Amino acid sequence: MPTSKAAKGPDMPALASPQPGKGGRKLSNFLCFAVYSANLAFGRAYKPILDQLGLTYTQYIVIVALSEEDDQTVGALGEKMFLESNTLTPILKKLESVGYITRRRDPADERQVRVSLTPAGRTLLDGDPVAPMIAATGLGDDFPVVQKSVTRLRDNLLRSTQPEPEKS
Amino acid sequence: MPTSKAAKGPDMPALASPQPGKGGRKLSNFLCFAVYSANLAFGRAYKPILDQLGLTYTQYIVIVALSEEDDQTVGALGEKMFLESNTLTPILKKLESVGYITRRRDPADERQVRVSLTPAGRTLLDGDPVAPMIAATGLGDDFPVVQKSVTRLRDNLLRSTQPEPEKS
DNA sequence: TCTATATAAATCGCATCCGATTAAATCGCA
DNA sequence: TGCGATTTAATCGGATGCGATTTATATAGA
Repeated sequence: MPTSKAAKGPDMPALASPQPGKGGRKLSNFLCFAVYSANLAFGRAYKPILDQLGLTYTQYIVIVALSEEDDQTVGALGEKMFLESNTLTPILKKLESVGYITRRRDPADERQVRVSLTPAGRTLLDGDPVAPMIAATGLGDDFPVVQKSVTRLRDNLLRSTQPEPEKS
Repeated sequence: MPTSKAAKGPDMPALASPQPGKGGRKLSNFLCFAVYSANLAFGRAYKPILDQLGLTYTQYIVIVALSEEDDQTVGALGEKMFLESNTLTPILKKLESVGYITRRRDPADERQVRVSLTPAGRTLLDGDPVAPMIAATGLGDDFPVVQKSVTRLRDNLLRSTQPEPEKS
């Protein structure tokens, strides 16, 4: 009886902003709060592991994103991570200063900066340091289901925010 | 076939930190990244609505938490929100300065600060300003299922981090 | 009573996020 | 060719999160 079968009975289903009727408007009924607090929880759960590597949670995610492909531009990396250069640039400079990545202007287009993992950066991931986190989620077989649901939620939210893909 | 039935076939299930075998270690397979990016997406989706109220995403969540009960201490509010006074105090001072909450030392224990919504703060919630967000999630009947799954995930992660509830 | 300890909030410094702006390079097009 | 528009990072300021410390108050034990 884990995550399957939407209930949707006549009795107070949990909504994005729960109940119009005052009573159900509790923090615990907000999906946004569930995601907000789950994100905090992930950061705290990762902390003991990442502290040993001298990395923050966000820095670790950047390194994973960089492991997929060499010589990504800041913009391309930002598209993967849903961030922009105002957030990424300071993080990338920090990771460069500790030797995990390289940053260089693209000679063919000096506007762009290309980022790659160094061997030291790649070595960080070899041990799969966050493998113990799988058990900590406690989701068991529901793991892939939740992963897909949250991803779908994210994509729907982003789509609702942006205007149109293109129009001309 | 929305969120039900965990696949768990022999072919690359999505894991917390995906595949030991290098190939599946993609950002898109990380549950932590799904939650991380969904949280960013929520903040962006709420922004147009909350901008009109002059509130940030976190400030709005604080107000919802305060609407449940008057005269909460900073510590009690922090337990609900999984935050501590180092984060809450500046936010509460800001909300006080714009007239949405009151802060006062408890006369019976001057160490504690008690926080309540003002009528203006309570009025903010009357229109249920984030109601349009329900549709933006695009989850339909899966909404309550996802809400519960993410909450369970959060609680499992927090439990795995903390030592024991008590011991003496 | 008097003091050591404990507790609650606040403060401080660092690392994100993000809107707005700036600087540099490239592109479009007459 | 030349210049304005566009694109890409970077910069700047405000608002979180959070570990570590500080301040003020309350409690406990000799």
